[in-house]
Amino acid sequence: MNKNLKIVNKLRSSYLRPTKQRIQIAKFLFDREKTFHFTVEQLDKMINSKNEGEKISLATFYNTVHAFKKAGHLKEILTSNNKHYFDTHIGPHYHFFDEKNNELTDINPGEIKIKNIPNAPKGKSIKDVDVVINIENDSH
Amino acid sequence: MNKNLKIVNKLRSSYLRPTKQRIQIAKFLFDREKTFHFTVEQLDKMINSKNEGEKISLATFYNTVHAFKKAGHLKEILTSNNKHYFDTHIGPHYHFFDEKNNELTDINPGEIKIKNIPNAPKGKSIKDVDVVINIENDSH
DNA sequence: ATGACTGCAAAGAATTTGCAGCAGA
DNA sequence: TCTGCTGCAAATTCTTTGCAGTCAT
Repeated sequence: MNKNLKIVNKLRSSYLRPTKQRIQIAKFLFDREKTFHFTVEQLDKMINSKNEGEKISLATFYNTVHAFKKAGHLKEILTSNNKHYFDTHIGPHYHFFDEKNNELTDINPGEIKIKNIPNAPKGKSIKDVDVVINIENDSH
Repeated sequence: MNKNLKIVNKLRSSYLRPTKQRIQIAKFLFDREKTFHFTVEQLDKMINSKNEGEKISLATFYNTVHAFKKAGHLKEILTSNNKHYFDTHIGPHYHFFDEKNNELTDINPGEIKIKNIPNAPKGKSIKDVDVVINIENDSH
């Protein structure tokens, strides 16, 4: 099956053995059109609620998500509700975070521009720029 | 004593009773020239290592720091080492985070400019913009 | 066959909570 | 006096770890 082959290759190219669990998780995460934001706990529930017999253990979700992150397939985002979200969109981009619904949304890359990023201190260089715009309901 | 009076008034104006513990913590935090970044654990160690007999309990540090944050005297910053830092500088400003030393540094407000902050989604408005620039050692 | 991976349960880290006693108003 | 605050320990939440058994190569 073509879909599986792509996933398996993605895993292989990251030196991750294509186990049953990883394939299921990777298909769930990467075989979709739109960006997907999730926490490990949410992922566990979403995938395991569909699984009839065999559930994937929570530890495996943690292992796998971190392996995917290390391999560059996921990006981590910290939010003010103190949860760790992961994002299947790995290019540089920023986020809205709605504290009311605990909802992350991508900001269209063209929509925001950071000017004059200052130089890093001596001996250091910039690795990454995280921007989260916290939003709330109007009329509050 | 004048210094205490200022602190006591700061507490009172936030509807926080000026208890011995809060006064000590507030003096430590707010009676200084430069911005100060800290975690609750660090604060606990820094203050209690100076205290001879009476130690302030960790729960009180959590309570107090959160009360100060709610009152607008502290700002919280999330970093990629997954720690919660607090900042005595409450105006809008951004940070460098050095993952090597777990060190936060303020970015001079003039040094960075975010252009074209996009509109918040319908019915929402922007509450706050968090920017953390992660830095690493050169030549890595 | 041999490493790597999974699942479980236990351990760990960070933070919160419940409540009795204490202290500020 | 009367709430609010503190301190302690237990509880919670989120995440990691150890290890025996299993699976990919």
